[in-house]
Amino acid sequence: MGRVTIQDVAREVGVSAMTVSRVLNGQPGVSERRRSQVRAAIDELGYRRNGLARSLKASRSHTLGLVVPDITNPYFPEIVRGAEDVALEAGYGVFLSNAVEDQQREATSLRLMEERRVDGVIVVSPRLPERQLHALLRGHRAAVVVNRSAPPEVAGAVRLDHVSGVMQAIDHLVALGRRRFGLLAGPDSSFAARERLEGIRAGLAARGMPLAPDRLVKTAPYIDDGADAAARLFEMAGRLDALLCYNDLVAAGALQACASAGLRVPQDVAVVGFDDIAFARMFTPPLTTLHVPKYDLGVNAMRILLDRIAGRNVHAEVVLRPTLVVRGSTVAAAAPVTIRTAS
Amino acid sequence: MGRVTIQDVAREVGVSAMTVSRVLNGQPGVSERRRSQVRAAIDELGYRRNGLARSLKASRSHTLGLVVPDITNPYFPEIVRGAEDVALEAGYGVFLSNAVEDQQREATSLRLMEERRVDGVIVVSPRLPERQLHALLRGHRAAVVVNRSAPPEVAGAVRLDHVSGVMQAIDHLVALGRRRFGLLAGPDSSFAARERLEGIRAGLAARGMPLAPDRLVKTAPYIDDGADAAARLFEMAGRLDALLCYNDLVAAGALQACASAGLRVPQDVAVVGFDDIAFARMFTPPLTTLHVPKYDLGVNAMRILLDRIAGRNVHAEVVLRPTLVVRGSTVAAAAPVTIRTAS
DNA sequence: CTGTTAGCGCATTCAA
DNA sequence: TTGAATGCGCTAACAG
Repeated sequence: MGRVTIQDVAREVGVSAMTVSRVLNGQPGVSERRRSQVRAAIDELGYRRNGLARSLKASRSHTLGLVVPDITNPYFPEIVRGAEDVALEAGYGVFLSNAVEDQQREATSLRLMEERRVDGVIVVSPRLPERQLHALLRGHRAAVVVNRSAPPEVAGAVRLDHVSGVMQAIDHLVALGRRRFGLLAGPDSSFAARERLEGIRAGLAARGMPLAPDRLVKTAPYIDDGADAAARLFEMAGRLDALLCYNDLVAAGALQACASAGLRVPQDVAVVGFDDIAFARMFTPPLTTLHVPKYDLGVNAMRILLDRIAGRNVHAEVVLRPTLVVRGSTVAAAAPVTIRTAS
Repeated sequence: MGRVTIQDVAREVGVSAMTVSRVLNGQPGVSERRRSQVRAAIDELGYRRNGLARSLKASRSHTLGLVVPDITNPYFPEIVRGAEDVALEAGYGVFLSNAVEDQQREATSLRLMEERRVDGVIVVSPRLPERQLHALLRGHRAAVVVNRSAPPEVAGAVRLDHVSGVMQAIDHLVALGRRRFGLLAGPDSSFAARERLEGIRAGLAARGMPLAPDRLVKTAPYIDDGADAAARLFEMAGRLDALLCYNDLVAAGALQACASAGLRVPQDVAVVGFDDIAFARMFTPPLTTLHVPKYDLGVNAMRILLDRIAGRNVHAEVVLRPTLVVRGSTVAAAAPVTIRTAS
């Protein structure tokens, strides 16, 4: 439309478009006098370069895609922030897309980003089945998945050691004398949910307390669903003295359900979450949970992505460790303490 | 690069690029036989159209920009979601950018988006000074600001009636017999913070209790800063029986500070927040706060933006009303109640 | 029904 | 030190 182009600037100064282009890109081969003339014209006309044209020409958009399942889940914004900080520093813009826990929308986002010719994508906690996800990722110049693993030729991966995480939780609860475990597991579409579930199953079995089927309820990763699920679990399982929750949102719901059921936390039942979202310490009681280095997850993912874009396919996979943070939902009146395990 | 182009598809089928283009865009003038041949070739070659080229040609990118000050502040993701839902439905992609409460980064985002040739931008709670913001917005084909007003020729606006909001809070507290008000105000860079501060000043004065300077502390909009600010306020102001907080994060900090100072909430001091983030009801005690229709803010902003892009510059400005939600931080042991004011 | 021409705005290549 | 030609991939506008 009426937008100022490089041509307009060139005409204004009385040079060719090439000269303007060279000035814009700080290339040599232009006299200082011309350079400042051109700069003046650029300011005066309010010229702003057309990224579409540049990208088309260069087949590089300097734009990255970032897909998260739910931006209103406080777990994800911190990951986004880590990734963005690295990207911006490297001169990339980030296209964030919110899949709203919907596989369709996740797929659409990935396709749209391919059409927009992003230079690479990061998919956080993908909900799509493996086959479909990989097909979509193959369309991209470079890709990284967070909270899932992937074949190195398809995507880099940044994951959590869920098994180590849940074992910390289990051992903490066992040390407190808890024996009757209940589990609020996440949705099957979540890789993390499946890993945590299996980790807990294995961990409890290893401690001689295999998980009975009536001690397990699956739930969507939201507060209210967590509350409903907890209520159902109490009904099914009878008296429990420890509750492992898929994530902190579910744990928040569980705390509400405990209050409604007249159960004291932690005296009657100890509750453990996963993620350590910023608000976990504001819960009543403050939530014992597995701290996940969310920002680092994002930072690592973006570093790997940039490496892959640059053709350096090192770091096929990075695994980060969650760390148990003990608060009032497992230990009454405890001053907050962080238990560090040797890494 | 090795990417499949429309030409490749055309060659494969043995037709011209135009025919492929017509099929891609569902245009008439292609026989059914050709159409299916082309479709087959598209699938087979894994062709994906190049949005950069399309946008360049059309000078329309079908991409929108959305700038928020801090994606980790739970106030914003819901706005984003409202805006995204509307945009996606209209076939637009959204470029989300996180300014991290930094004016520089806000400006950079806006400039970057202009270079990427988004069709329009929404800036939520802009931190930039008016003059600079407007200059940046003028570069865009269409713009909408949320939580600030703007001249209609520069941008549409979706705002909150902060004055009505704070008056509801003040009257609620006065009705409870509170008289010694303290105020944790937000940063001056925030338009909302300034409006809320002025509204509270005026409202308290109107109730015969003008705000003394030692009853006011300004703070950054984070939990920890809120806690520090509250501690400082208690020191400065001595005994208070009501605390008005810039937003729910600050209120969360204030609740912590009250606990540390041995003040009972609400018996000793009543605390009111602003925003009604999802976690406000999980605080201890649950937070009385002004509910802001965040999702609607986003929906309205995006609708207006799409209107403006389409050249329909109706709705210069939409003003939404916050609604007081009374919880345990002002009324002990109250069942949650929503007070609706006539709209 | 199908194809050719041309140009969106920019930058690489080559020439002057 | 500067400029002209050319094409990135796509699609209006116009032939045929």
